[in-house]
Amino acid sequence: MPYRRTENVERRLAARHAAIIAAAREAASEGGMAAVQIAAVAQRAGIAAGTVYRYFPGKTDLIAAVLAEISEREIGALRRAATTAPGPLSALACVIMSFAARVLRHRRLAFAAISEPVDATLDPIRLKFRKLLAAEFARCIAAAIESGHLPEQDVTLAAVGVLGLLVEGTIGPLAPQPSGRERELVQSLALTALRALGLADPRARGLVVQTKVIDD
Amino acid sequence: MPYRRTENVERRLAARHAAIIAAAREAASEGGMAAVQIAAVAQRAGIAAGTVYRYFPGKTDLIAAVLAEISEREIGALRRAATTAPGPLSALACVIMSFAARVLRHRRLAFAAISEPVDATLDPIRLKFRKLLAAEFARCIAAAIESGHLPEQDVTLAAVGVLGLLVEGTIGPLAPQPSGRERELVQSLALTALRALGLADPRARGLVVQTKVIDD
DNA sequence: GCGGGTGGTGAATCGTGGTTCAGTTGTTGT
DNA sequence: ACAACAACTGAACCACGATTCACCACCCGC
Repeated sequence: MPYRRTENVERRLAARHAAIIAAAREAASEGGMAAVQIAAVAQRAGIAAGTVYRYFPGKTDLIAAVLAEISEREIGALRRAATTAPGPLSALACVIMSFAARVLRHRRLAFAAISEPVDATLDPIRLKFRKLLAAEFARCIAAAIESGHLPEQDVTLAAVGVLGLLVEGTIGPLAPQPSGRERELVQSLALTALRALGLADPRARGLVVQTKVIDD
Repeated sequence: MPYRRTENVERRLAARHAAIIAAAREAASEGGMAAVQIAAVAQRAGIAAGTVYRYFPGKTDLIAAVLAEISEREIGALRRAATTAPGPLSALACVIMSFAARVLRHRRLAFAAISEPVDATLDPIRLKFRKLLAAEFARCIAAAIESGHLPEQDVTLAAVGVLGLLVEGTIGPLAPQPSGRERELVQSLALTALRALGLADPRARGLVVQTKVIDD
């Protein structure tokens, strides 16, 4: 038995694995998905291009890992946001505003993760992420309907629509440029989103201004 | 003066120009932007790959031409839809529903034109198209606010949000699959969109069911 | 029908970026 | 210190698709 992975090596391998994912994420944050090139990621991680393939079978898997990481963090944040609120409607507002705020804080990365061009082999991966986001919205919407705060409606469709509204309004190509007015933007979008779900205008306005955004 | 473009030739050239654009559009309709490859388009148009370059300086210009054509047709249709309605609010509903219906009728092409992955050099072209669409929505929204049917709000942002809502709900990756229930889908989305703009739920429901969709 | 020129051709070229692999370096257990 | 093996390297390879260009075919005015 002339070789065995020692604890130390194990740690180094794990660290490198994480470093590669981090490098890929950083690349995406700076230059979008197009910048996530094996050579570039490897350089960023301080290793050779070939080494990446000792950790990931292919580029697709690397990006999947990046998305999985982001997905876990973001979904977790939204869940936490929902639980801090006192009631279903408040939770919904909180989730909507937190999502918008978080996307705005990391526009490029969010764009890369949610909207940006990728080749077809990645579509299922991104789809999964979007599904999770929509499901999170859907849960809150369903709860608000259940408790009588919103009118009956197709919950899934509503969630998808709200997702589209928020994404387009924050990182879509026509979204306002960064300007320090992010707070107002989040409020405007949340107001629109809540109204879209059937909340009356004045009620929605009140809810939006009093909601505390979770954006850690 | 041993050569001059005769009428006949002129016509043939124009026809071929149009044929290339049509071929590109068809390719996009069937396989998305990824299928718009010079070789494929040329074959579809019945010419050699090199010939495409006698009509367009490069692929970017070809796609720009395709988008310009689509843009003209679609914007025109929305304008016409708006004018058939009796009042500002009705016009808004009509534009929203017509847009959704038209997108649904040509999902793939719409996806290619509005959302699908393209390389960065095409972004400005697509941006122009989206801007035109949003501007069309914005006009109607502004008119409805002007006439007191909707509350004051950031018209541009609202238009962008509605665009996102409709696009996501029709051709987004989470949108319902084609199923013959397009009419209901259009109505649901329109209801949501109108509410998003501040119209009360019952009023929006009434408006949606009575609106005639223009989708020629 | 013929010279001068335009329109058309498609195989070859080029750029890009993911992937591979023979060789090198580093680590392990004795 | 050394044999055995894993990990790393980076240049070479490959696939893909846009673009070019030397050559062919055809149309014009005479």
